[in-house]
Amino acid sequence: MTPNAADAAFPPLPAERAPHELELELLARWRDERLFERVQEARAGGEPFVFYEGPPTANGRPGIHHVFARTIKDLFCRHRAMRNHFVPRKAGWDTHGLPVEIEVEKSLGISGKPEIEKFGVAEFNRLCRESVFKYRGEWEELSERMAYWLDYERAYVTYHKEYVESVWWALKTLADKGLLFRGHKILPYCPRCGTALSSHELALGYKVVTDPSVYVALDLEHDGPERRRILVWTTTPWTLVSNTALAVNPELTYVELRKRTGAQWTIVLAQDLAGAVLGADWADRWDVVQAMPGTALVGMRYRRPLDWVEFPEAGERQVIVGESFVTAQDGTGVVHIAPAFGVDDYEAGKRHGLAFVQPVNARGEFDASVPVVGGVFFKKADPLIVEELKRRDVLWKAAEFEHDYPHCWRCGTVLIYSARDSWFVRTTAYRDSMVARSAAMNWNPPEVGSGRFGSWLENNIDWAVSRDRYWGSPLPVWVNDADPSEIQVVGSYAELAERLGRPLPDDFDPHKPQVDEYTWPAPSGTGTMRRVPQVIDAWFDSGSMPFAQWHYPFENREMVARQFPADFIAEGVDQTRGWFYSLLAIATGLGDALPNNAGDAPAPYRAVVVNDLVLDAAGQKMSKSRGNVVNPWEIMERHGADAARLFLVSSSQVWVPRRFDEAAIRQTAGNFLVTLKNVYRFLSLYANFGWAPSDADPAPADRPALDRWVLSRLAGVEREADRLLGDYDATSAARRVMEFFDDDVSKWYVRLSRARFWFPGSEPTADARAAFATLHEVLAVTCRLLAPFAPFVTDWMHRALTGASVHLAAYARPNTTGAEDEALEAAMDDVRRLANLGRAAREAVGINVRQPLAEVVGVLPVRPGQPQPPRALLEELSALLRTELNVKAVRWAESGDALVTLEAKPNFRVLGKRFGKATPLAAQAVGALGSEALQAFERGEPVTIAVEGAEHPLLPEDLAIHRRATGEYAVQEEGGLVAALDPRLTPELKQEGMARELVSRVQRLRKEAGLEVSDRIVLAVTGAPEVEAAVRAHEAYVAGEVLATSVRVGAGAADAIHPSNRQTQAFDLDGSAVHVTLSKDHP
RNA sequence: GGGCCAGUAGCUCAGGUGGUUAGAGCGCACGCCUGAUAAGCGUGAGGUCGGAGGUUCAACUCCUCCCUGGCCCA
Repeated sequence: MTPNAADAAFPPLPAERAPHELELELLARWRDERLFERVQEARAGGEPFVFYEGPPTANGRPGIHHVFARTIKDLFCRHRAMRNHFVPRKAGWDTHGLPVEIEVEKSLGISGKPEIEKFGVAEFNRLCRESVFKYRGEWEELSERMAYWLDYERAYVTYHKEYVESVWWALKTLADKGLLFRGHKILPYCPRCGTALSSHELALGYKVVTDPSVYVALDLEHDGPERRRILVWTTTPWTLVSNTALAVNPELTYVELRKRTGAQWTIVLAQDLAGAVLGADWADRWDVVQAMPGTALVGMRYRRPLDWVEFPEAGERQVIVGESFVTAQDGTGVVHIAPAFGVDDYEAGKRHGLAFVQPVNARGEFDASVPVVGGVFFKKADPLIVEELKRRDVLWKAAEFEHDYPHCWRCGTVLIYSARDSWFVRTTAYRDSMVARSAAMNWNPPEVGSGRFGSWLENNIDWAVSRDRYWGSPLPVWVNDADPSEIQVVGSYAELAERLGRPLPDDFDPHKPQVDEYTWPAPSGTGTMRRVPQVIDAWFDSGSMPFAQWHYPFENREMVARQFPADFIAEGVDQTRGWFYSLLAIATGLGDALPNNAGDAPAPYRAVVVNDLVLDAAGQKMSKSRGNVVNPWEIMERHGADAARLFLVSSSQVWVPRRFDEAAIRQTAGNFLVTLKNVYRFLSLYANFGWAPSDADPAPADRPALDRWVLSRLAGVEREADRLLGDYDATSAARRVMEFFDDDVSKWYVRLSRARFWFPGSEPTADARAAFATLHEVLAVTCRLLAPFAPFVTDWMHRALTGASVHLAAYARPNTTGAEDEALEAAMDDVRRLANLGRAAREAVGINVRQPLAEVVGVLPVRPGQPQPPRALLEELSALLRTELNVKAVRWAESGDALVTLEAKPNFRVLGKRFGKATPLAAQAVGALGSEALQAFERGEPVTIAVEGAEHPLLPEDLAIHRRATGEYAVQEEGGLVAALDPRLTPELKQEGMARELVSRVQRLRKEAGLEVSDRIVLAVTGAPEVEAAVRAHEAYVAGEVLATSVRVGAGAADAIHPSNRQTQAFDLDGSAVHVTLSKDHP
């Protein structure tokens, strides 16, 4: 029996080879084989499982969180493909929008719209187009490196003119439905970028800031001689410049107070807030002059805090109005109104016909004409204004407070709420349908769909889709310059040419500035139709991908009919208000203009997996400023993509934030993969001596119980993993497989089977064949089960085992019915627990496993309603127990009562129902039952317990009976299972133990001598009489174990071995000195 | 300020419908094994289950309040 490396059936997998190296080798192979394309072709006829790739922006570097999100996408796609679905994997790039413009601004060293205009929009956009793919190579390489399979050759690109045309079609379709309108609204606006932000962009940029908290006391106009002032609270002092009114709630009660020190003035504020503003003991220091309803204040006039800005001719000013949004939650119950700078303010302004002053320009600076703060950025004006308020004696008190305030999600500039002209999609018109669709989707985890996303949708506001920027899909809206109410929305390039009355040029580009040159006479007769200057929110681009990626409806109508809606998408939780929303808002608005999209269908995606953030090892968010960003390339190089993927998915459910701890990768996923490889290595080591799968292998039903057991477990795990992945529970699926392989396969099956793989002669025995075939099957199937998670090592191994790529295999075997054997699994479970108990018993008496013992007595628990395992099965499994515990015999006993004392443990759940408050007493009575009473009870004799003077019959479910050792045997018990070990050593057992000990020493010596495992030796042993006797008594055993062709024993035994190449060692064996000499036997 | 999620061993996580010895893996300690060997196996120590109240015969589990972290929103 000699392994033949040249034609080894199972190639070696050296442990010292770094995962990185193995993975690179496989990547090269996959490229050569065009494996991804072949997988796609092989599944082309399968039922589609549609996956949409959310397009990344390629002008930033990919990070470890991208590896995480992409692992999730990839693994479900792989699983469905292995289920023989056709899974389209079209890549895409998000190429428009502010992020790109900001990058280019930075590279040019310019900032802001005026500088871009000065630089030239044509050249600026040309640079944007170039910059978009700055890191495209790195993205594609990282995708490949981590085995995220995507079709980059046919990627969709949002700036391509075909893509833009589809976006135009969508907007035109919405416009035709009356869902596109021009509005003047208060919007969050970035003064640096010069554009408004939509509500979902807003969500991306909240930061904790410290703002002033300012109370001002404004003089009320009245006839009396006394000064009366009204208290107003604001956190934006800079808006006081634009104050035109105050608002009170007509429903609230207000009080007018005078200080007890005899002040000649009074103040007014909401009664409920007096304590918060003036101190809890305000009543001790202030007299209530009068209490009044808010209605009494409405209509009163006051003097505004600052008079720097002229009021326009029109509109009410310096008046108190009634508004229901005013609450007694915080402030003073009096709200200052600046209609140009707040949503509520603006609405109130419209309702009450208030004057409108807007002294802040598009860059966020006060107009130069404003005193004190002219030219100052609005936020920087706050301290100047507070100073001025103090000077003018209107400041009541000023403090600071911390709160979240929105900032530009890209450039970080603090946003200003101000009135803008903007184009909107009237999403509120179909909000209910969006809510219904979302509710019909399979959200993972569900609470994101029902909670975070669902409740947010219910408060949906119209989508501001226009951006006052340059690099984006142009808004396809043309307006008559003589009559702004005359509007034409263009839905295709053909329509544009038709309006123009001439064909578009060959080098037609829909982007600014070229597109702005296309004008035509207004159909109404006077004026010219000119395109509005805005571009479209880039989120609208990415949300259009279900159809725009196919240039629908201009091309590929059948394709979209097949690939809409998506079965599955997966993105980070930050996309809730991003891509998840834009997809839903556009598709719902388009309705039956898209296929399979009528009514409240769960579209454009049926299932979503939402992943949470990747934090650093300390639980902190990763950010460039903290310097804790993990470089994915380094992780792959050190641990391999398999380990990284497996770690990210298995460490915790993907929808909870996970800590990324490099040490943990190695300790969990890395160690698991080492175990997987070791088991393969073990199989290949022995199989290469002459086994390969063949018809000579016994059928599974004819194999030993251990084999049937592991195959039964395998089938169960296979079924479970398939189901869990089908339910989008990747974490549980991965854990289930890993636990099975580590615990059942490596720690039990392989360990107990080791000897079976060693076969003498050139032909494996039937038992060896059974073992090989079983382990081979277990490994191959496990590779398939893990392939979606760890696509590299599983492919290597599956090829080594079967010759075929795992990625072309079916996930679960079609026919495993009957492979699962519940009774066998239950019996094995008992045996394993008995083995643990037996080992614990050995530990307790201090006899190590190498020393054989006479017997172990096993007792199985009585399980009501469940049959005991069949006798034959027990006998078969006893052999495992014998080996594992190194005992001569396993005896099964009906009860271990002779060996133990019985103790009763009360079952509180049952007793509690029966005895209520007396439960503790009943439990005490049960616990006090003696061993004899319990034995009688187990025999079926009636036993009663006394509780509060009454006798109650004891029922079987009232208690669990435990056993404690009493006799000579070492007894361990758990849950009714008993292992009782006979610790007595007979001279024969002692002798055998000695022989085994000697074998162990010889094996060590062999290894130190550098012998191959199959080398034969000659052996000589000299030592104390009892040692020599032991060797003589077990000579055949010793010779067989250490592959000795001859064993000499006694003084001078070593003389027969030539001194030139012999190894000698002296050691102490159980108190006796021994000399062992060995030499390689040259046949 | 509001909503959602989380807080269980040093670390990462499990712990239907409340039931009395709170589990696993990793790490650690000790030991075993030495023909899977830069592997394999066992045993053990470690927890007032974030805190305080409450409901109950009985609370990691249910209720209230609070604290801490994360996310989302105002």
